Amino acid sequence: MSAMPESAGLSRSTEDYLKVIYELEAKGVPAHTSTLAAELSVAPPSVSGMIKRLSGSGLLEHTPYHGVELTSAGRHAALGVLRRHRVLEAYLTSKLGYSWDTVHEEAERLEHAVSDVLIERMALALNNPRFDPHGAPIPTEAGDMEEPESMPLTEVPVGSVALFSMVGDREPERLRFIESLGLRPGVSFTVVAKQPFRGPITIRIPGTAGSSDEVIGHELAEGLSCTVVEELDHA
Amino acid sequence: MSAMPESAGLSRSTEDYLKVIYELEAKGVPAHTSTLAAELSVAPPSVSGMIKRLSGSGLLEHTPYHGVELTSAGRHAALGVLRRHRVLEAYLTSKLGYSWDTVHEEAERLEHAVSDVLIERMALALNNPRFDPHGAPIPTEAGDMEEPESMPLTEVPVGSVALFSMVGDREPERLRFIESLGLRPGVSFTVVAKQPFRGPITIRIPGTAGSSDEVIGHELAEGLSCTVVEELDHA
DNA sequence: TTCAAATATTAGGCTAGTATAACTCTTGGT
DNA sequence: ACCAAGAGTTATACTAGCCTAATATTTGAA
Repeated sequence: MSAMPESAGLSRSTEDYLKVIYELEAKGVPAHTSTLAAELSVAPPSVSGMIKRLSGSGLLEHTPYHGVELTSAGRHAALGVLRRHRVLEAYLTSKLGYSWDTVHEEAERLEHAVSDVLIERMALALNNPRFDPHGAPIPTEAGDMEEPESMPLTEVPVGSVALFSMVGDREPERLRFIESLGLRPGVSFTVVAKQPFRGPITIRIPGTAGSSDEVIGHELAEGLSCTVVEELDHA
Repeated sequence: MSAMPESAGLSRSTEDYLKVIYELEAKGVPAHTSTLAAELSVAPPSVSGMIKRLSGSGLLEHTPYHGVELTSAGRHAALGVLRRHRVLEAYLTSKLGYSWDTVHEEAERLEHAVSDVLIERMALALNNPRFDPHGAPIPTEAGDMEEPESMPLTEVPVGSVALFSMVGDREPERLRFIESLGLRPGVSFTVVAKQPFRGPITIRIPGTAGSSDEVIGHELAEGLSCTVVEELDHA
């Protein structure tokens, strides 16, 4: 680990691959060639080629015909990209008027161009935020990431009180709809009902003027991470 | 001009070439292959190749064995890059604590990644600044640039009062030295003496506690743009 | 006015990253 | 236990950009 040049100056493409692989691993999804190809919008052979280069650089481990796994160097680099992305999202949202549904795209391009110095200054200007506007945890400068223990809304038991903690940042349409329901990271709610057979879920969000009930489709609910605050009340 | 796709999505390299060509033209220096090669730190044949691509895209006019000239499309693109660069320098300096000698490098990378939306938000946050931290004029969103009438310090007559208006942004060392003399864009001074044979120039800078005289070498003085405020006083 | 030095271009090669077409490995259903 | 469908890889090719070496053009000085 001593002769490692640290900031190897990774290309934009390389950083994108590492970030996507990291995110898949974090979700427990194995990083197969076709998955990566779909995620990155490139053809599978392009992925095979890149995998060869990346494993040649020691950023990942490749078992041919099975998936890839990040090495610790690869994970470190991926966390760096993720920190840059999320600090950017936080900064652009709080200082430059971006909304949470449009900020992803801007951060996506800037994450490959900003220096670490700039990221630290942005983080400092925000008092070192721990979460981005979508509720995703921001890795520390050292490369630690506290993955909060959360579950999809679909798995929160009826009767529980939970906090809406996180949502993917890639689909503006979806984000705008979620926001229209009154959901933003940090909002708490009670699960009122869950229909079986992948049916909709009803939640109650307490507001200033009484509380409102919202009905959420199963598929959408699968993408909403929640942290349970209060177990099922034994009425 | 109607079927022009406007934002053609130029590559980083392309934008760098256009920017450098624009700057050379603005200085009245013909954009020859070897000049571009030196300016961009690439080999002359690389420039020939790029010139072929760029003139193929209608961004510049090439007269083989003589230089190139920007077309209006090329000039427009170059002014866009320049606006992004200078707004970034202004923003990073005033909002994120960058000093004028280090901000260039960061802006150099970001100028190729920021969207126009972000640039306009930064400009708005600064109340639409007209000059960057080095005194260079910022092109407007429409692509107009007011080149202030200025001359190198070496040409300001002895006895005149002038404003220090602008300096190149590429050399941190040089910028730190200039700053140590008390010179920043907007500072006014009187030319006290000029030695012949490319000798040093003495200027007097009024300060809070009396004024100080500074002696500046000819070569450095050639790079300092000044605006004469008060003609030679006929003592 | 001519020719050597300086400058520009072409020729040919390299890497990164992309693609398609063809071939190979793995795996699940019977 | 097999074998076809699906997934992965190799073969091949393209573009952008960069390089060095060789060639061509221009120009200035004798």
